[in-house]
Amino acid sequence: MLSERAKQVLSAVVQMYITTGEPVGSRAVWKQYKFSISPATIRNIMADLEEMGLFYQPHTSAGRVPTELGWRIYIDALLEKRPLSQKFRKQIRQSLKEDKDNIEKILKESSKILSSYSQHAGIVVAPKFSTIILKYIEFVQLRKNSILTIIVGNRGMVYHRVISAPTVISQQDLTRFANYLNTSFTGLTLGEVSQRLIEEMKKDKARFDTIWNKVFQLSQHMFWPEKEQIYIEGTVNILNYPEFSDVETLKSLLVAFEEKSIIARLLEKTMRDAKPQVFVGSEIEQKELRECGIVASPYMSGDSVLGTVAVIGPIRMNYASVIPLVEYTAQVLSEILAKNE
Amino acid sequence: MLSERAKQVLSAVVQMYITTGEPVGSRAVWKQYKFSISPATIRNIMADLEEMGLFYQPHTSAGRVPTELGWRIYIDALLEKRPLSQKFRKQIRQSLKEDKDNIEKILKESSKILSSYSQHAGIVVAPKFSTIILKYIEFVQLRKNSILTIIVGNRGMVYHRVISAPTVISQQDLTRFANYLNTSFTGLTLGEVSQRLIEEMKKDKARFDTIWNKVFQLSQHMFWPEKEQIYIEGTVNILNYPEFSDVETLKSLLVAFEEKSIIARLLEKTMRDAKPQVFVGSEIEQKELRECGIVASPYMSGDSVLGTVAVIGPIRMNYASVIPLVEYTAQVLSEILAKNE
DNA sequence: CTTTGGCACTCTATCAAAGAGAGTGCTAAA
DNA sequence: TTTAGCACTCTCTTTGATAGAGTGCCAAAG
Repeated sequence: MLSERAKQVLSAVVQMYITTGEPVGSRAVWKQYKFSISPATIRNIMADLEEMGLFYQPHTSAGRVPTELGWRIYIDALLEKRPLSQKFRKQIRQSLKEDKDNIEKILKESSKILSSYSQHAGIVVAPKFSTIILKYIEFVQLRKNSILTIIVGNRGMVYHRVISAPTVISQQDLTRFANYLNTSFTGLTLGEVSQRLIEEMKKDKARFDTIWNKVFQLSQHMFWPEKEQIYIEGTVNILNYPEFSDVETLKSLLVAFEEKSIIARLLEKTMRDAKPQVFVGSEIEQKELRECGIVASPYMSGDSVLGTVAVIGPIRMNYASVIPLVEYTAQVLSEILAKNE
Repeated sequence: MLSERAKQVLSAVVQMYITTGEPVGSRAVWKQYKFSISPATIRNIMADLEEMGLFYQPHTSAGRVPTELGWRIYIDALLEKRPLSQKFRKQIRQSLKEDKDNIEKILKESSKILSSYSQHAGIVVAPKFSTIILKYIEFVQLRKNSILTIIVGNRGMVYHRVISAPTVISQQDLTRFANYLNTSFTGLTLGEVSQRLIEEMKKDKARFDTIWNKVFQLSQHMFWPEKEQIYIEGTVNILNYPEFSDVETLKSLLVAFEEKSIIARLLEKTMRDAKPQVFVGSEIEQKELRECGIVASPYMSGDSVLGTVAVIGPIRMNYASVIPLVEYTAQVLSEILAKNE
């Protein structure tokens, strides 16, 4: 266990490192935090902390930089969250409620808020397809074999996809099927709808080979989970941090942002664990993001997880204020999305 | 007018500069292109070209770099387009035809093709909202005052937006209005539909204050042009060019990519002129993109412009092969989108 | 036993000077 | 008009010297 003083030093070094990005020396800590102990003592403590693996020294005569373990301990044990100011809370709540009927705008706006308040990249993973509640479904025949499916979920979420049918199905049959779905399944989540349909199909094997059955077959494709929709804003912010001035690092990061599936995989974990989380450095499985810190929090409806909001930036980010920001955004989002299921 | 030899030298310098990105010296040109004249003569010609403003010398004892005027003349007069290989044409055509019923996928794929074949950023501006042909329209009431409008265009293009109505309109009335639109206006472009509706409203002033009229009022919002949809892929490619290693340049470029409206404004010109175009340096009005070269070409349906495809990269891009790539992609896109209006 | 001041030591970052290299412009000869 | 030759210029890289930051350790003080 760390002594009280060791904790203070760790905390001080971490905080200074967050603002400067440079190795922190004993004298600087002493000056900045007006410790009652001398730089020499601080040096001793720092040497201890280095031995314990919390600090790292770029070279013999340099100050200290927190290691991953150092960050971890700081985040888990030492961090004093700085709650968002009332003013900011109000601003966030207001700008999210503005378009409260357009979920896509809300999600994009959330992402922008996260990025602009944190000065890092803001990420929002849209509610999972299977958790969306069916409000309305419609089919439009584009040509003989291709059918446009439009699914309207709660809060004006709209999914559409083009499905190629193995055999021709008339618009009339499609409309009948849509009517059936609209009368029997609205109010259920798409996951449930998909499930129920499979059951129906099993029950109804008798009807095999009828048009009705063909349509049921198609429904598998209609309710097949979508790729995650992910909103990323403020990616340029990372350019403000010298740790990303190396072209290779930068490139792999931007690739990850462009290739959103990487982000999706990363945040799946948060979805499963259903609570706010912080990842730093090699705790992140995606090698493109190894140099980063990530604060993520799921947003919910009741106790089912809908999606995730997150901030991603350099490891040295101001967790004390980013964590409350992320949590608050997730909370507001939960409220807005829950209010009108 | 330039002498034949001057043209050759200009061409040689430009081409070498494209591959190296470094100032090109007389000896290098002489060696590379096995000119029958000596380096000294080439030097004289280069000095002439510099005087004419086609070359620029970073410092007294450096080689030459093409100026903007130099690029312009090269592009307009000297460039020998290298037509795409049969193999590439086939590849492009095939990968675009794969999802031929899903216009969004096609556009995204086009953008990817442009970027991966050119090694720069690929851009595709989706067909303008007003040029889309109405196939089907549907309204879903989300809550008292908010109405979800879903417009299906040709080729499975889908637009949806949430409109807040000043007064409550029943789902029944909405459905009636949708039926009216679906029977009377399908086959027209959305621009035309909007136009016609305004005419109808004028004619029908008598019906003022009826529900019917309220719905007409709303239709203005329903057919209000969308923000341009723009697909940008391969933005990371720009990191491969040392001219963008300066953080400030890079940042402004990435901001332009993130803030797609900048790109939209830029490419509007191409839309209007309805022919392939190349812009370099300060010819680009958007200051964020001043360091770039852009090759753009509209894609059409009949003789109306639908949208634009483009490649954007450093000024020193291989126009000889990028121009054919962009033109061919635009052509294939035109074909695919025209085939089934 | 802990803390502290002092001091030697190490490593980096910065600057100037020097030298190599690339490329030009000019001149005189072909 | 073309070309070879050469002096000149500018950059880039290397080298060496110096200042500065920060440590580690030791011995003295508390």
